[in-house]
Amino acid sequence: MDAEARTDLALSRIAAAIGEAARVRILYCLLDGHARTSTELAAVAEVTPSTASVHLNRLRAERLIKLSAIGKHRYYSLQGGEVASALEALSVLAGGTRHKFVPSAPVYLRFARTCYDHIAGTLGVALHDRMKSLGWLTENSSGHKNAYDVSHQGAQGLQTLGIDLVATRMLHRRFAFACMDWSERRAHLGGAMGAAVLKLALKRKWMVQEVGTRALSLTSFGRREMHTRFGLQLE
Amino acid sequence: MDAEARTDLALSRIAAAIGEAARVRILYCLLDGHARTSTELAAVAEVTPSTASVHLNRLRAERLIKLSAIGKHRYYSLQGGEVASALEALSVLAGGTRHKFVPSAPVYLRFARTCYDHIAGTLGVALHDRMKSLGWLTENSSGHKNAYDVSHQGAQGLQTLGIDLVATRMLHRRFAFACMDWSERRAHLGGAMGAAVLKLALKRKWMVQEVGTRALSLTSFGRREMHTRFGLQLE
DNA sequence: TCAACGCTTCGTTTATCATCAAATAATGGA
DNA sequence: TCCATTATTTGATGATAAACGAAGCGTTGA
Repeated sequence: MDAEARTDLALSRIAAAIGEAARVRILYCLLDGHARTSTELAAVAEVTPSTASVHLNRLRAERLIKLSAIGKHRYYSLQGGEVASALEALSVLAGGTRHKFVPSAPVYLRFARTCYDHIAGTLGVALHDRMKSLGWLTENSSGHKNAYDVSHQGAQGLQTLGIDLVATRMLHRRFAFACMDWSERRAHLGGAMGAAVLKLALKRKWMVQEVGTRALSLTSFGRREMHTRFGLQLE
Repeated sequence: MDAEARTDLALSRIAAAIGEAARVRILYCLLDGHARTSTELAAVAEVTPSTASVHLNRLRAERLIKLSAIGKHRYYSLQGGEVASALEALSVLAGGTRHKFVPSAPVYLRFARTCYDHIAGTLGVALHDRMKSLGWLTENSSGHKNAYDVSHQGAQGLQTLGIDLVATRMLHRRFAFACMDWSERRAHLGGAMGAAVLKLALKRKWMVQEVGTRALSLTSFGRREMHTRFGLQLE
């Protein structure tokens, strides 16, 4: 088989991989650059998780998406900008109104949202970075990757905020670790510590949780507290 | 069904229409902007004419190609530049070496080639235009569309060249008409007159026919003759 | 260690599609 | 008018693929 015939085949296989409604929904959903789990994508594609899994495998086989983190959650995201370009070119042909999608990241989710039981988004990343630069969090040497310890200095600061560090340590779960934030592509604070911080923030009304979504809204009081307590100048 | 869902479906159908090897070969072949008949495209796609017909219908249904002239021959061509763009974007993903195809019209066929038994290509169009502007060819009023008559002036000129106009007229076929040249998108001279001109050109060694192809090569003698007899300054 | 959860793989059913040969339609020329 | 050329439609067949439920695998947290 010569080079041209191989290109024909490759192109036809790629186009065929795109050429299915559920997979188009998946790809469109990933166009904002965020990574998502297969369950999320199954819901978006309106198919069962098993079917979605097959679709995701096929898209991956054609190098349209990539699998980003192996662990409890597996995150799928677009392979690269060329994929977005191709989708855009095709959507012009489709005559749809969707060809302005590149920066369509939902802003309300981008700033602050829950990641299970802790804070993700721009705010989550900012808090995490601040705690590290203050020296509150230090790399854990016990072998667990991405795990953190809280320094003496950090313990004082957290105590001052009103977090019961002893009780937090006693929970039977990972204490503190760098939880990858795929929308920011940077880490935020996860684990029992992260949960404690969110719990505190909600209790103190620094932020409120929108019903039915993962979105978090920073209150104006919370904004001031972020500034005075962490030196964070937000927005 | 909302607008987004409709776009999803349309896009998936379009991608699926591209997503088949034979159809990719057809589309690639049409990328040079030329229009081709279904038989030509069947050969390119390496399928039987009936299969090609199905493929062409599908591509047409998705508005990727268009059908250009209804008559004995039906010419298929790309619908527009957006289609070429989409194919290019996809071919980047395919990693092929083919993404420099836009101006890939085969030059040797573009300049001069046979169209059945007369001259097509740039040269054919130039000759046709010259004969019209010299007043040799006039529009035929008998109702046959695109048909030409030869003027008294034209008869003299052709006689001088060595064409037996009487014999040409007696052939039982269309005498002279504007034959659409889909590579130039302009007309050249077809019919018995067109055949007579090619026959003469070959006899006088103004041009030679490449074996096994439709390509015609203008000899240097032919080039001079085009200049002295028709005032055509070629290349 | 076990239980829960998220995700994938397997097996089956159903539907779509690619292909060709044969039949049909349309056109131009004799 | 009829014939030759060209193109499309139809019908049969085999292959591919989409969908789901059930079962399996691996990680996390109790």
